[in-house]
Amino acid sequence: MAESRITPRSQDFAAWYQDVVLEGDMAEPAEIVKGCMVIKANGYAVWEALQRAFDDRFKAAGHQNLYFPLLIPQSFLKKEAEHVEGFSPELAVVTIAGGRELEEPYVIRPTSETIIGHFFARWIQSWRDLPVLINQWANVVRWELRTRMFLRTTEFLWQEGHTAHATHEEALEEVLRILDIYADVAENVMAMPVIKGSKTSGEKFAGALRSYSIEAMMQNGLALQAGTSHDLGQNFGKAFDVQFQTREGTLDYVWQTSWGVSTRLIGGLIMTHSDDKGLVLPPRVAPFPGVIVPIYRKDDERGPVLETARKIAADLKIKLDDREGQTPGAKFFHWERRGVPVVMELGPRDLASGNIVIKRRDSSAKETVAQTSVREKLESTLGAIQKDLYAAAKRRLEDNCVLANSIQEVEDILREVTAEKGGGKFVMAHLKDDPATDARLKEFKATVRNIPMVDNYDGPGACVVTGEQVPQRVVIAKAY
RNA sequence: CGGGCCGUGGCGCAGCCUGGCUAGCGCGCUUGCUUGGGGUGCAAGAGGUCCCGGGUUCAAAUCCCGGCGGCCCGACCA
Repeated sequence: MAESRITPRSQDFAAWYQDVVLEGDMAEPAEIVKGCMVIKANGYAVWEALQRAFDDRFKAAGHQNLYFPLLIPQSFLKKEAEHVEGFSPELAVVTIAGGRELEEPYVIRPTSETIIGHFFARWIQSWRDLPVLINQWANVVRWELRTRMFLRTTEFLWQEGHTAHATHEEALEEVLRILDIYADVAENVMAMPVIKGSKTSGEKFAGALRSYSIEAMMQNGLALQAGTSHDLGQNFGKAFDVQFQTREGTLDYVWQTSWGVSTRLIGGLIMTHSDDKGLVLPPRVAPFPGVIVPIYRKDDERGPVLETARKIAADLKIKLDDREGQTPGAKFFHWERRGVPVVMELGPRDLASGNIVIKRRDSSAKETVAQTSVREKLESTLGAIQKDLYAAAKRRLEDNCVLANSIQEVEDILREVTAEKGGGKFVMAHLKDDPATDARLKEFKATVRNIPMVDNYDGPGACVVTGEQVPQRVVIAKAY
């Protein structure tokens, strides 16, 4: 009767995304606070799953969590020239507090390099104090002009790791270690394949020596920067006077890194796996793996069905939808929209046969299995869903990476992409890291996403714009 | 921040251009019966600051001005 309120992807990808977020009960616009959203329980549970995955890995790599203030003295931002220039347009500033104008305004943190730099200076005196490996889970505010739920909101949740090292080599190792963790979680937990690489100088973090990213491809072929890891060099060390005494007794500035992933990942997750029926969640990030929908028609069926369903649900640690007054059909649609990986049906027929029906969210495949083997079946099905979702996304990524050997080819491909028909591509071409080449791509609303760490192609070649030799092909794409 | 579209019970909309009965419709919600393996049917109900603030008018959801918020495009950015 009531049709799905989800716009098909083929009709309008942006509307589809919005519909999936809303119908999946992931989040909704805050409405009274511009550019902000309410992350609803179904969405927050996904965030918690991601937090656990990252946090476990950070801790295993020796990092500790702590917490810095939300408010940062405005002067701190100004200490690193590039940093302030990069962030000033998007700062929210507190000028009045306690009913009085502040002598020095505070900015609401857009990121915490500066305030952490200040404390690093207090905490670090000797090479023996290094490395410092810390992380904080926090909210940040960036006054964005255009917002989209999860992908870009004024306030968002993230983790920001900050480390200080005695040598550049060690810092760089850290940057890449974190990039590996990001890729690991993206691929093995979120089932979202990514390309690890370094950003071009034009795309790097404000204040960094060099930035690295993982880039994912959404179903419409647009790129999404899903995580970044920065080699800050000694820039912040110098700006905040973070010096330490070396083994040799000399003074040196620390080498710092910073890295972060945000709730944006959830947007990426949605645009990687979901379909026209709604949200699709990989089992490893789903709030719960499955739900049982009991089916009965007569009162004398209801009791036994519910009893068995309850037992199985408790046994498997999955949910039982025992709401009265909702038909099974309505319940199926409900859980489908919310992306629950498997839905099980249990009715009188199953009770008689000792079976249970198990249905996959991703493929819609339905299977009847003996109740005695449902545990194994659930486990193997969840494993298969996780694996198949990754494989499908991986195939899409590979199929939509195309080679271009001249600027003409690059532009021809990008022109099609800008047609907004969801046929986005990652264009792999030799291109020099240069403002001039950036400008050339900008005409097509494309950017260099990154320079892959692993070159899957043909090594060095001539830049399609300047003709100069460059070491490898880069990823060029339109991006969120 | 510029351009476009939009804001009416919980949700989706009609009404607005051309001001005027009691602001309608579908879904949802409540109650009862019914139904139940992919959105069951029938009946009776509840539910409204028409985004906010001004203005014009005898009279404003409707016209005018100013805000706020959302979506899309653009410029800027995780």
